[in-house]
Amino acid sequence: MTVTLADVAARAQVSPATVSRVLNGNYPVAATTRERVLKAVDELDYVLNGPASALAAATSDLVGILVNDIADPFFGIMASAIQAEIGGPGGRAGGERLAVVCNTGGSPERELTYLTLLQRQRAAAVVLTGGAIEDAPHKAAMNAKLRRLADAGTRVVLCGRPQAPETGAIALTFDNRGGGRELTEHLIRSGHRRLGYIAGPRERTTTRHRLEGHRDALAAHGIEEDPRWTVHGRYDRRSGYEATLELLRRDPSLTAVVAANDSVALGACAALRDSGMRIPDEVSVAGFDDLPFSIDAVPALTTVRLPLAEAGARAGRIAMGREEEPPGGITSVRGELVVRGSTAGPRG
Amino acid sequence: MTVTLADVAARAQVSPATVSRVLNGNYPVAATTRERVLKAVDELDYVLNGPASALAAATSDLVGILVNDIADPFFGIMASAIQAEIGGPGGRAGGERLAVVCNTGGSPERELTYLTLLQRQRAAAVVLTGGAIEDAPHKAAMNAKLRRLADAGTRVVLCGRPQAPETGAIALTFDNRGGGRELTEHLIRSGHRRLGYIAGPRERTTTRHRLEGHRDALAAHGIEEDPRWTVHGRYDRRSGYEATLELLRRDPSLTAVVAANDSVALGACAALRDSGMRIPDEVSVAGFDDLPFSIDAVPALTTVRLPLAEAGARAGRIAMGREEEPPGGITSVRGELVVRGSTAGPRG
DNA sequence: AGCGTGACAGCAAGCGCTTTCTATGTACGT
DNA sequence: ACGTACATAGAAAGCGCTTGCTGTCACGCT
Repeated sequence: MTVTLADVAARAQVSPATVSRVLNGNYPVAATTRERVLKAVDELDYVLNGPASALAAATSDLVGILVNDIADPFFGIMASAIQAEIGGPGGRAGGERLAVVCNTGGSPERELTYLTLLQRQRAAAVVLTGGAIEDAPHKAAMNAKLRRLADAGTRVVLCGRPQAPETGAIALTFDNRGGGRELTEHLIRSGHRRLGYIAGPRERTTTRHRLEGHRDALAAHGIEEDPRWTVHGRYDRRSGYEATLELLRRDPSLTAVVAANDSVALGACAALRDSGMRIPDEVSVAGFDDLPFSIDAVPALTTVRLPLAEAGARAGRIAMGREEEPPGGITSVRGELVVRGSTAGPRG
Repeated sequence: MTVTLADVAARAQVSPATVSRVLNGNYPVAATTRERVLKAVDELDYVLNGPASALAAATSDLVGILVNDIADPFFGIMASAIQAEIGGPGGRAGGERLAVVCNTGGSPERELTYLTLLQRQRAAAVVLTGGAIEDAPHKAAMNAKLRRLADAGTRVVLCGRPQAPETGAIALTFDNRGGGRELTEHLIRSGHRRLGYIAGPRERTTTRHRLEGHRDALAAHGIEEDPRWTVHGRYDRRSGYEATLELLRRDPSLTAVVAANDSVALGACAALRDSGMRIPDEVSVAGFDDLPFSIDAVPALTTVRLPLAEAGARAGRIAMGREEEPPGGITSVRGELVVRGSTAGPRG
């Protein structure tokens, strides 16, 4: 039924061993023999059996990329960059690797299960993107799993995720805290004193770090924070819309709204507009990430640009062993404040 | 070093066969034995060897999702929906399947190579999303490959992609032509007579179909099209920006610009704004797809909503054999015209 | 009492490949 | 002319799992 190595060998009148060597190209094979084999492969439409070869060689060419939400460009951009470096077909890499992205949907269980699945497949490398979940038991389970993966020879890289101590993982973390601080500081310098903050979901490192940065800035400028000024939500537009309405209800005198990310900020803009408030004349709005659409908002969003594509590319290269890992296994990647039209001084 | 089935068997004092059966749960095993085995698995931290099991069982739990550009929410949304249905861990499906998304970057070679890679892995199913490339040789190669995949028992589903005749694939196509027609018709009914069109890359079915719909509408209303009114570009914002400038240069009297998709439309808006033209007062702009950000453009984008998530979910279910395939192996999914602020009658 | 019948468990034969070790030439140095 | 070394090809032993088939009991029936 299906063509096997042996069939090719028979047709080319060589042993299976030779065919295997031609295909893997890591052992001398006479040119004429090679040609004969290649011809047979072609004529028979032979396709290597991945599982069999992975089993025999005890390695696989699978590389897993875990993302929280594949429908979110934040992850899409990183995943795209990572994959481009991993090679996938046509990538810069030599061997062909199957870079696959796994969508955890932000669920702890799925995250773990995907890791197991990748472990099953004896993945060559795994890249985890985005913030981690802070629940202690889950964190412990994750770290144990990562440790085991690393021990089994799988390269583990964290991209935009905090270091996982003692796991052997290499981390490229985003300086969310620093970015958050800079952003809020900019607002404060512009004269704002009453700033609402729409945070992401609790229990995520990204959420916490950005919020901490925001509070750092407030504290540094002696602004006492009103607990009503912070609302938690999801990392999406809808959530930003609702949270903004809530914020306005709690304190209509806010002059600025800082959002956990750009999508949330867009939702905030919509809510403000629908409430008849003008941006930035009456209320300033700021986002985070600088996703492509941020510049198209009207007014364009002030935000913190994260080098998503660069970080992803770097993570991909590290995963492939094509770039030296940072000393200590960790690098912090900074964001850059991008000031655009959505922020201004309070009251014009 | 690594724990194998045999180790577990030894520890549980049963045969490897029994362990395998406990793990696969498709053969009667006494409750007490099962417990013993499970306990051993747990104690040993045993993880099944995927390749070995795939080899022995001649099946795998891999499902591939091919996308043109994972950084584009158009594909992200579909991929997300497909994956949710495929099961992935925690999905509705029973068995755990590794749904992986492969980013072709729109390259014909990568598309083909990914298919080979998936074929290598003996994927259980493959879902191809988005428009196909119209190059004849490539199309033939693709169809041959799809045919072979289907013959080997891999379920092939096309989502938002035209039917591939004689390949055994099941198609859920988008009615791009109908959507394009409706959109342009709307503009014509509003009074526009000079409409620019920013098409996607040549040689893509999506590009062609949307453009054909546009032309159908023009023809139906007796509007003779000026060749200068159509510009080809990529499916991104940047391209929309440049194309719009070009369109304006060619014919400054255009009263409407129809874009190949929403991202392009956003670029068009930016270009118009930068050129000092007001939307929709001086020029109307329309997009396609209705991606989430379209509503946040100012003015919000008139567009054609494609049920990306629904179609993806359905494709996923079909791929898993959990939903009956459409009669004839093909269904056309319609888009819905969504009229918003970016379009109005010409000159106010 | 004898035996058919389930319900389980184990044996062992692969699945299709990789790779170590061995065999066969061939070319060369002396 | 003979031994040595190199280049190349083959034989065969797995890799870790699944599964058809073959037991082996313990029942319950006639």
